[in-house]
Amino acid sequence: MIETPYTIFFRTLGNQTRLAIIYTLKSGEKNVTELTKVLKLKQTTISHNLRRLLRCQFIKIRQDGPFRYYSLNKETIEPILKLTDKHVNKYCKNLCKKK
Amino acid sequence: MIETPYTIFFRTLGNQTRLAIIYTLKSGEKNVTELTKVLKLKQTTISHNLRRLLRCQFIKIRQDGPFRYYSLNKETIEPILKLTDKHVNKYCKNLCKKK
DNA sequence: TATACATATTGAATATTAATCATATGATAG
DNA sequence: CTATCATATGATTAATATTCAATATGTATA
Repeated sequence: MIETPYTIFFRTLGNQTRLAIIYTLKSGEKNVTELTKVLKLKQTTISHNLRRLLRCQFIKIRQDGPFRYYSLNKETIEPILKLTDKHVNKYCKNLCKKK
Repeated sequence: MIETPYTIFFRTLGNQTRLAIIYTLKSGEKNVTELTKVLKLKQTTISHNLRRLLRCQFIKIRQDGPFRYYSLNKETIEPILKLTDKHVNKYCKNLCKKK
């Protein structure tokens, strides 16, 4: 299958773990351990998914001693989530019932 | 893995065939046969992907005799592609080199 | 109603993705 | 410099998605 920056962009957002990370970072930067606690997921899972978010630069990283604080690059994420919200509420309410 | 309207939304856009369909429909409605000719893909592939786009209501359908004309629901698609374009051009130029 | 054409659906093979385990690297305190 | 905590990486396995071939359905027309 063909990968382009566009498919990578959307596939990165098409995962519940990564969306959960994004929503968690909305309230401010968090390090990996904090994210694992909030989201109750394995450290390796968090790290793998952070890497994918970083790859698209949806998030930024700041090192502080042994900790790595991740934060949102809100520039794109905020408007795109707003648009998505609007669309989902208008058109995709019943989407999870597979038909 | 967990599916939500949001992950379905983004995963639907994270596929080159569906993005190609979307770009093709930008210039106006097309039926299935026309799409297969423009995109040089099998009819079944086109139909499968149209169904997924329809499920999220990214596209609309109009029947005309034996033909089914598909067209874009531009309301969400246009601004989201604009945002994505901007982000990709700014941040994701070198994205396809896996690192 | 029989035939042709347009499109959809089903099922199977293959490719892709996600989560996890095991392990490696990196930073700091002692 | 070594022990410890924080995080990253690589490999494997399980779940999902994609494509295609085969087939079904739907529409129109002779």
